[in-house]
Amino acid sequence: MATEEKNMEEIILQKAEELFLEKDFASVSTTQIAREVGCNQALVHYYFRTKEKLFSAVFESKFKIFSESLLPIFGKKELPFMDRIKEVVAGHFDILKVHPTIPRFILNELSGNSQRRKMLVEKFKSLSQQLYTDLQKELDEEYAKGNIVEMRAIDLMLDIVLLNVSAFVTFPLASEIFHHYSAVENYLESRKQENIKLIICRLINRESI
Amino acid sequence: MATEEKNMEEIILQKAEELFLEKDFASVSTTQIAREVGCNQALVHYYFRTKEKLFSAVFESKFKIFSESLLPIFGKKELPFMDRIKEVVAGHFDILKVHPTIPRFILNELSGNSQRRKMLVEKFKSLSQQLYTDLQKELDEEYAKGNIVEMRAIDLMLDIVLLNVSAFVTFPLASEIFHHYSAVENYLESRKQENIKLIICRLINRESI
DNA sequence: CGTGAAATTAATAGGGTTATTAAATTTATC
DNA sequence: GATAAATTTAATAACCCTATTAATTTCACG
Repeated sequence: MATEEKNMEEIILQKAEELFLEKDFASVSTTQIAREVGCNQALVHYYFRTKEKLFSAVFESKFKIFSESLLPIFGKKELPFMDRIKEVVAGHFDILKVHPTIPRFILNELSGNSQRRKMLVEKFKSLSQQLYTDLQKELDEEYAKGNIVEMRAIDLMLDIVLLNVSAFVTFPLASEIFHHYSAVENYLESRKQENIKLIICRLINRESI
Repeated sequence: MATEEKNMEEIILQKAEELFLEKDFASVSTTQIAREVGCNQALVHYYFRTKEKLFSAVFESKFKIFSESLLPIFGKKELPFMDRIKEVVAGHFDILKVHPTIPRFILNELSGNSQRRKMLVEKFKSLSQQLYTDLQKELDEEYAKGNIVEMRAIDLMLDIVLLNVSAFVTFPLASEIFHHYSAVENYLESRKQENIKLIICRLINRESI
């Protein structure tokens, strides 16, 4: 078998990813991982020592992907601002689309009071601060030019991230709910377009509210 | 002690709510519940037979609250449409504010493949269908009057729910992240206003995108 | 082909979990 | 105050889980 040829360490890690992303830390046992991989349970500990360390390995890699999904918010400065915003929302959405289960996985991990949570908060903090200053400067410039309404960068960042993330977090539910009377496979595409519209409208609306 | 006077069944249920909302099904044991309540572990089973049934009791009550938070989307027909929309978004948000941990709790439960999940999907389905028809009619009327852009009711419903829910799901993280360099206690109020703006702008924007 | 290192397994200690049962205690009622 | 019902507890069966240890197998290489 092809899989038998591969590195056992990797096979175990892959299965762990699969299971941890599906359930959560407490609901997945090293016994189950071993069983599904078809190896002895002690082997899981041989390679990763503890369940905690194994989970961390999974988490780190997934968190990295998620963080990187936020970076497009920098954008390439050549395009006009509004086009870049569209690209940013769409780009962020598309990255999540490749890893649709990651948002919920990370969100789950924020519940507990783990040490991991603290690390996570720190990482998000530095990430958002990185993005914040540049974006606010641009927003102010565009506002001065009369292209957009006045807006805090933090709100815009949150709008984009929360809207996009929520599409994926609710995806399993939403696709089943709408499956009944409407298109399923279009859910994600439809949300992507809707999110873009929401953000753009928010930025350009001139009427008082 | 006052608590000792109360119905043990209720005390246990309350503690179970507290713990299940904080962690998740697998991370909370009937042993722990009993320990924190200060009673014998068998008593938990005496009243609720199984952990599953106890969890279900908690879940049902929390899900009911969440469902009801969606009902204001009906709105009172006296007010002008746009005012009602504002009220709907704010009203939904305010209900969630009273139970800020419920959204994440319910979302968590959507991960697994429980029987509960199926029930949940069914409930959401009928709920959204109830709301859908009326709302779409109104949207069409308002569009005909030139008050708003053309919009699918399903998109509007999702926009409102996803935006509001995501404020609470990310609250524990967000409040820590922004705590550092900005106001904390305002996070929720700020998100509420932002969500209202997003929805209103989306509805009234006249410029092509 | 033999030897030592790496990979894998069997066995198990030590703990925690759910759920049940029988016994003890409290409470209500006559 | 006695008795039956309801509540609460102690004890325990039967599991599953993590992590370790020692033994076994596989593998590479001189």
